[in-house]
Parts: sequence; C-alpha cells; structure tokens
Amino acid sequence: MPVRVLLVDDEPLVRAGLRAVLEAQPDMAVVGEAADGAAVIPLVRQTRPDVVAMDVRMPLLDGIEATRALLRTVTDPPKILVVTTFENDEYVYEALRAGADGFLLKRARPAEIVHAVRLIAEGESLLFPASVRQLAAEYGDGGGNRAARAALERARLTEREGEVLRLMARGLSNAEIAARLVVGTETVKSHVSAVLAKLGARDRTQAVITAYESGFVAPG
Amino acid sequence: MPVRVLLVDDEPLVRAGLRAVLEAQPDMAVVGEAADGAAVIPLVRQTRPDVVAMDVRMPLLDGIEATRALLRTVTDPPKILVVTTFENDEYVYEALRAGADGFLLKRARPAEIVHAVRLIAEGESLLFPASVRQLAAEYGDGGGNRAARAALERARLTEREGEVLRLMARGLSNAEIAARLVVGTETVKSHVSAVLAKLGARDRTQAVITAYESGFVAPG
DNA sequence: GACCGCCTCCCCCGCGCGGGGGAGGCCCGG
DNA sequence: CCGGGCCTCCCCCGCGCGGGGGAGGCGGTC
Repeated sequence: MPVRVLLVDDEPLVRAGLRAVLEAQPDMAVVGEAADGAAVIPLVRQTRPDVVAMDVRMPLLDGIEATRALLRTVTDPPKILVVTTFENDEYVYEALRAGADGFLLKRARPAEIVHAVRLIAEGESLLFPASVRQLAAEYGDGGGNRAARAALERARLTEREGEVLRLMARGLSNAEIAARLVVGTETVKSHVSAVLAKLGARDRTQAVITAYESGFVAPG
Repeated sequence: MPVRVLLVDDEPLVRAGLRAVLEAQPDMAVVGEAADGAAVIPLVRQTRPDVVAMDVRMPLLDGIEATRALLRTVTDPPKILVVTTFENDEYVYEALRAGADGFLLKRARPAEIVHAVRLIAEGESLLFPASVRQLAAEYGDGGGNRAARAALERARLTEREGEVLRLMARGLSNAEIAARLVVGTETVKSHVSAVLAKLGARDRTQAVITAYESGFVAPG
C-alpha cells in the first residue's frame, strides 16, 4: 500500500517538482493537488491522503490556518508536512503549534523529501528539517536528534554502498571501483543503482553532488 | 625562501640523483620523496612543496592519474613537472592534459634540470623544444610554444564554459543545459568537452568533483 | 525451519556521453 | 586587412552507464 500524498502549494512549479520526486518512488502516490489552503478540506475528504505536503505562504488561506481547519473539521486527519522556503520561518513554528507533524525545506534534496514524507506517514514527528548536516552526522557519528536518526535509518546506505559512493565521489568508473573492491563490474553496477535509488539521483554525477552537499565527502 | 621540491619516482636512484642536483643549489630544498603516485597527496598536504617532480610511469598510480588526483583534491596545488625517460612518450601528452605544468627528460643535464624547476616554480609553463613541435601538432596548429602554452593553461575556462560547468555541478544533463542556455545540445557537448579537457577530467563526474574541490562551486 | 537483508553475479537493452573530426559567424586587436 | 579566440552547430562512432529483470549464497532473526 503506497503512501498517499496531497500537494498544497500556490506555485505550480513546486507542485510539479514534488510530484516528480515522490512519484519516482514505487511506494508513493500523489493523489491530488491544491493551489491554496482553501481548497484543502474537500480534497482531503475526497482523496483521503496519508500525508499533506502543505506550503506555509499561500494567497487565500495560509498553511497555518489550513492546518487548523483541517484538524478541526476532518475526522482521522492526514499527517501534515509543512513545506517552507526559509529555515527560520516563524510561520513554521506556528504551523507546528497548530498541529503540523513536521516541516521540510523546499531546497531539500529529493532523497530528503522522500524520507521526510515517509517518516511523517509512519507517525514520526519531524521537527527538524532533514538537513544535510544530519545526514553527515550519521556517518561520522551517531550524535543527532532522534527524528533525524530515524530518517537516517531509512536513508542509510549499506556499508558496501557507502564504500561505492565514496569511490564514485573520487571520480572512479564502475570498472575502477570493481578493481578496487575486487568484485565484478556487475556487482558494482548493482551497488551504484542502489545508491542512485536511495539518494534520488538520476546518475552518478548527481549522486556525487549529493555526497558533497550532504557532507558525506568533504572538499579539500 | 627556497623552492620546495617533492620527488616522486619509483626508482630510488633517480630520486637520489635529482636530490643531489637540486640540493646543490642554495635556493632549492627537497622536502620529500615518494616512490609511487598513490603516496603523493598526503605528502603534498604535509610538506606543501612548490614543485612536484613527477615520474610518469609508476607501479600503482602513474604520473598522469597522480597529477589529476592532485589537482582535483588539493587546494592551492603545487606546480607539476613531469619527468620522463623518453622524448616521445605519449604519456607526457596525457600528463600535460591532466594539468602538469611542464616536462623534463631524465637525461637532461643538471643545469637544465635546475633551470626547469626554477622556471616551473615561477609559474612558467615549460616544454622542451623537441616536444613542442609534437605538441603543437597535437593541438592542430603550427603556432609553436605560444599555442601549446595557451592550450595547456589550466582551468582558464571561458565565460560560457564556466556557465556550463556550474550547471553540470547542479546535476543537469547536456540536454537540460542546452534548454537552460537556449542553445543546441551539440553546442553544449562542445563546451563540456572543452571543460573536460581543460580540467583534465575524464567525464562530467570528475569535472564536478574538480569544481567542488577547487571551490569553483561550494556545498550548501 | 522459514524469512529477510545484503552481497554477489548474470542477462538484455536503450541512450546519453565523450572523442574525433569539421565549419561558419562574430568581434577584437595587431 | 587578416588572424585568433569564442560561440555556435554538424557529422560519425564506440562504449560506459543506468534500468529492467533474475538468481544464488550467506548470515542474521523470528
């Protein structure tokens, strides 16, 4: 049973982006879109999503009011993931007080977005953005907040996948990685594919970018 | 302040010879030795040489790969003087493409060696006459030293190439870059090829790594 | 015992990528 | 004026990459 997601954002571009990211996952389905908070309640009743990805700033009814209205009027309401552009958006905290389950930065990478939605759907509250540093902290050391750690449980690359990603981030080809790890190239291809899937990357270049951006590997 | 030189050659005899020649000069100091390219990067970080005298043919990691790795991973990298036995070594061309600053024949006289190191340290590209012709031919022009030097000038990306590299570093495919820049994909391929050549990268992934390692783009 | 995650390897297949050429238009400086 | 750098676009071509399957062994847990 897939995670059913409803997208609420006044920017079509953002909705399209979220849809693309989420529907790339086999276990996720976008069941509806709304351009404003005012349209949310009937849509929720109609589509019964597990998670509502809710923008904070919207023209008619903002994400805070929409969250309040939703929780007040709908029985067995969906989880609410607040989506925001700014890290220190005061509205976000207000939304959380209004009953939202977590928040997410728009500039988060696909893998983080996916993880956030998945976490929220499973009832974890996600009060910290699935930010890049926490991903980094996971591999350096386990010291992070619980929500982030839970997210990383799912995001976690296996040991072998981590090795492969590190070598990818050093510019090695599949054949070179195979030689280095003393395995077959087909094996490396399997690991690479797994890494790409888990990171939400289309190709190795994007995976390496994610590795840098997440602090998984560091420049210099 | 003396010119600090790091020697990288798998033959101890050659290292000893270079050391003897260079340390006979009052303004030169050999700050380290390595027997293989694989050992270069940590040694460079540790000793901060001005010039690396790099053999081309070495057991584990050859001079070409070592040069690439060095330029890719070390900030403010040293100048690289490729040392070779053969005048028409195809590897030399590769090494220069990889970003080496010049090359030197092992049978050169002591005075020439000293001269070469000094020139390299001062930022001059150095190509011995016999091979300049060959290189000029390789670059498809009889313009002599000037053309070869210009072609070998590292990381001198044109404005357009810089734009392309930035987009590559954001994970865009050639087609996506073409759409973004409103040009044809063939044009993008031309720029990408130019970027790869100038950075000594084998593929776009290595180019992006270089972009990160050099600070051309920054994480976060 | 059965199950499951991980690692390993295999198949086929399409396509994007990168190398090798070349060429025309533009502007600038000698 | 002509040359050179830059940007643009074109050709052909080989191959690595990534997606789609599947499968066996191995060490865990239930």
